[in-house]
This record gives sequence, structure tokens and C-alpha cells, in this order.
Amino acid sequence: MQYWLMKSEPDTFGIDDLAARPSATEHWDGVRNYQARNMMRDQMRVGDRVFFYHSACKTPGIAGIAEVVREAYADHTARDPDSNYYDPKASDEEPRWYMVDVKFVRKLKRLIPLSELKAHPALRDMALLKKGNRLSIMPIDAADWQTILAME
DNA sequence: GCCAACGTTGGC
DNA sequence: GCCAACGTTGGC
Repeated sequence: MQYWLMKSEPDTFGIDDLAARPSATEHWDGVRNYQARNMMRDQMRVGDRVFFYHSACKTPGIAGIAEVVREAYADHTARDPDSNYYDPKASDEEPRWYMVDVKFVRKLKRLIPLSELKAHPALRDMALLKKGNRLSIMPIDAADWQTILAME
């Protein structure tokens, strides 16, 4: 099993929104970065655990835990001209963009802010903390996962 | 295939 | 709202 971190803007879709969905499950549409897409499509498996990260907000940080419940399939928003994520180069034969389904597991006891992650010596090499990193999906080391859970 | 221009992300 | 970092696009 693999651990991941996925970013979302809480003003648009936060951990509470995921929890409120039917079956607490939502498809993770709108990924439009090839590196993120490839990880999602090629490596994410049912049962993988995900840190739900709140980005572009007042206090960015890790808000909760989710679980992958369906592996990559075509992101239909790429075929919808009315969607913000519409991509004219996507087709039914060549979807180009993919999404997975994730299910709410739980919120952390408190949001663990980015500032605390940065301050933790053991997390120095985490991809999330690398300068200029803008990937919306990234793998998390098992050791880092445990370190972060211990910060709750 | 290079690279300048442009758009986006996301912390602050 | 600013701006650094990065990805993508498209002319040549």
C-alpha cells in the first residue's frame, strides 16, 4: 500500500465537503498536470491512503485522511465544454485526463499547518516542502506518514 | 528542438 | 494582491 498527499482548495472543496458527500466519496476530477496524472493513473491503487491537504487558503496544511476506492478512469470534465477543466484535445478514445475516487476516512484531530511541517526536522526532505513544488498529487514516505500522524 | 511568452499555482 | 517557480504553448 502506498501513501499520498492530495491538495484541494477548501473554499472550493475541503475535507468537510468530502465527508458530506453521499457515501463520503467523490471523484477527484480536474487534475491537469501530467506528472500528477501519471502517478494517479499508474500507481494509485484501491486501499491507498491519502492526506487531504488544504491549499491556497488562510492556514494551509493537512486536514484529514481519505482512501482510494476506485482506480483511474477517464475524467469526464475534460469532455464537457461548460467545465472549467474542459480540454478540447481530450476524446472518448484518448481521454488524456484521468481521475480516481476517494472516500473520507477521518479528519485529523486538528489541522496540521504547513508551518509545523516545515519546522519538523524529520520532514526536511518531504516533496511537499521542496521549494517551488506545485504538484497537486505526490507520494508520501511511510515514515513521513507516521511522523505526521504523531503530530496530531 | 529551442526558447520567449504566457498562464497557473500557492505561500505569504 | 504580490510574486517566485514552474509547466505549457507555439513561432521559428
